[in-house]
Amino acid sequence: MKRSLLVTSALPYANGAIHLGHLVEYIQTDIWVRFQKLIGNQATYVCADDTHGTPIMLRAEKEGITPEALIARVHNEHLRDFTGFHINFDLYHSTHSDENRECAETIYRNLQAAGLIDVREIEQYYDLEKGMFLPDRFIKGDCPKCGAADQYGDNCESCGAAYTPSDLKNPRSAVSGSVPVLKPSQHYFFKLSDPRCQQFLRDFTRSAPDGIPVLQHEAANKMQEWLGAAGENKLSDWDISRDAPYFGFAIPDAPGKYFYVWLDAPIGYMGAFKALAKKEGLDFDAYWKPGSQTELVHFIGKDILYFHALFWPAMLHEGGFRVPTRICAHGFLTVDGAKMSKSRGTFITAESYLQQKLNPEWLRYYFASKLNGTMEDIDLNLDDFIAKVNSDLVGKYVNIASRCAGFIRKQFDGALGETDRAVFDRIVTDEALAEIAAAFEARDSARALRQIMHLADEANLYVNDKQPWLLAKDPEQRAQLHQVASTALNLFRSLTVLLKPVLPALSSQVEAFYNATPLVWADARNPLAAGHRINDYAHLMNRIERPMVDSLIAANSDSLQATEPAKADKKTDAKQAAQKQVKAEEAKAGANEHISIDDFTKVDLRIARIVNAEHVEGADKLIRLQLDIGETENGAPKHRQVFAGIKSAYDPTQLVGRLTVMVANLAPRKMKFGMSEGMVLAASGTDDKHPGLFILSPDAGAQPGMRVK
RNA sequence: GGUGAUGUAGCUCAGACGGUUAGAGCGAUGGAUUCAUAACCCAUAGGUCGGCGGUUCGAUUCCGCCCAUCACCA
Repeated sequence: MKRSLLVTSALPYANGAIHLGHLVEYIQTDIWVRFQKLIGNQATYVCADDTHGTPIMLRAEKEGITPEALIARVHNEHLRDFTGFHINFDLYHSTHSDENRECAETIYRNLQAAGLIDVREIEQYYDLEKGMFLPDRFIKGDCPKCGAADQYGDNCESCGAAYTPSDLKNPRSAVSGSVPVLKPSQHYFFKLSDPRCQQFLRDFTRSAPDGIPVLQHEAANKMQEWLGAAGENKLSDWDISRDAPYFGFAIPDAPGKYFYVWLDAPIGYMGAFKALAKKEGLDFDAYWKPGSQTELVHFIGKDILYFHALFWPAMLHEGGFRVPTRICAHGFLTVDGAKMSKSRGTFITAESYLQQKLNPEWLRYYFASKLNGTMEDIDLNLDDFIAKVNSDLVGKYVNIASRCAGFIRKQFDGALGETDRAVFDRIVTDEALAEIAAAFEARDSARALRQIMHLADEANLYVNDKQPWLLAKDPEQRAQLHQVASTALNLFRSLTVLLKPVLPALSSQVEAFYNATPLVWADARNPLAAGHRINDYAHLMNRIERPMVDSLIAANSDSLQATEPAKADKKTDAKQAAQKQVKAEEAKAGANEHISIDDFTKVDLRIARIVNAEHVEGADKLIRLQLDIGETENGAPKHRQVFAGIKSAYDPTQLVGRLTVMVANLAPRKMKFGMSEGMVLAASGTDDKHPGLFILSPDAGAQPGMRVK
């Protein structure tokens, strides 16, 4: 029976670029949705930017624009990046929309009518200078337990203690730097402690619609931990209001109060669908009212499980709507076994990946080959990435078409012959297809791809056994040649069907090659008939070259990247930044004679091409250099101006064109003659016995912008 | 600190409800082949299945402790 599915990915915050970590989720969701559509289910995929909250408000202020202008710009950037990776949303909306406001207000009013909204006075830190209440993450001070300085208002990164901002010693506003004062305010609470909510959540988190648990096993255990045993009532009420000034939705009948961003963020799934429903004439209630036959499936990162498995279902249930059918959490992405790091260049943005001309389907394939439906973290191992994509996709899969297409075109004028059904049916079995489909359904694309590649091995083995290149030399074997090449090409076509959710763009190239209708799942078992004409084969995919990956890393290295302000009240980024800082400080304290590798990597050394060099009027020692380290601005090359004290040893005209090494992340310094944006390395003797200055030159092959380490 | 997850060949990962010689892909080495963007095919090497104890006739698989990594502690 045809299933109806409404699928979502978590809403990215509108305060920063999409990076490879985000893409794990969107690629995973997109593959799943494409798979569902491919097998004939009716699936709708919506998402939106998460646009509200203090960080957005402050960032817009800092940029001197309105929050609306900021989120409009970021929306475009996000959608551009997603589109670049073939993420096929039915609608990519915004939480700052009328539809979302309507949904949020409806849910709020229903909760209120059910007696689940409480108003209480609480005391919070207030920034007098700025005239605003401060979120926990915008207050810094000394840890009350261990005394570590510069800790956030909710917990200590040094000793791990959890506390409230009022426990902090020497509190400071991270916004203005002033000393905040405690000030009372009325706050609105969603009464999660109510027995109705507790009981509902206890049942919900253990439910299994259609026999499949709503949560993964590990996630359900986690919920158990948070919920406690029956009667334990571990959940406390959830503060859902924030005071003006705040960028968000005003709470009805509550002047000066706004919904906390985490309230209207998940409602954004609903708001986005509502907008789509309006546009396409869909029945909103059929999807969202209790008893809906549509499966509601959320893909999220494990860090926001709490919100999606507790707050969100409780809001829906008590607010008069259906609850999620399935919540699919994935782990985090590491790069080469470590957290993504700006200083290592592994904090890779989606934009840079595309700009560096890496093929998005390489990454889709690699992520798919790692994702297995659990909450385990996955690692992007760059060497493995190159090896796996090259050998699986180019060497194994594409190779089948590449090695057989020529025979059909040259010898048979592009017309396919008979397919050897015995061979075809032995390799592409119903059983194999069922297993692969089951793996995709369970979001275990790693298993699915292993099986698909096994079939690709068999197809290559078949070609190898039949040796069509020998058949081609014997006119009497012509029919046999035609059958072998046609069988192999039909096997390739079946493999393409199976890979289509992962490789949508490649699949449409293949569809064009076969000169036939778009592939659907059932085509995998139905080879094209003899006589069908195919088009000329154009090579389908190139290999990844190591330098491409190197330049990607270089393009994302810290100094060459505008730094993203931490997303402060959604704390992952800020936390990572804080941990990094702690580690850096530890390294500082422990090292006198030696520096740590982290210290060394702070120095960003780059190969630079001297594009211009000239004497500086009025300077005794300086030469003004224009250096190319591969940076661009608005698409045009951007050069660094550096004043180097090497006049005594070099004639500017001899320097132009040569390569050397510069410190790219030295703080720019204003000199009498202009800004100096870095430093060129040069050797010199420490005494008069060995006079002279010697700048460095790389060996042949080094390119401007390459990192030196 | 507490809780949970993970730790299997150089790399990335399967698997084992405890039972004869622990698997795959990639990589390495050797061979074969030349249709294919040196791809494909065959063969070989490489692992006391994180460490230490326990239960058992027998554990890498179960239990305990330890170590390492990761996450969560609203």
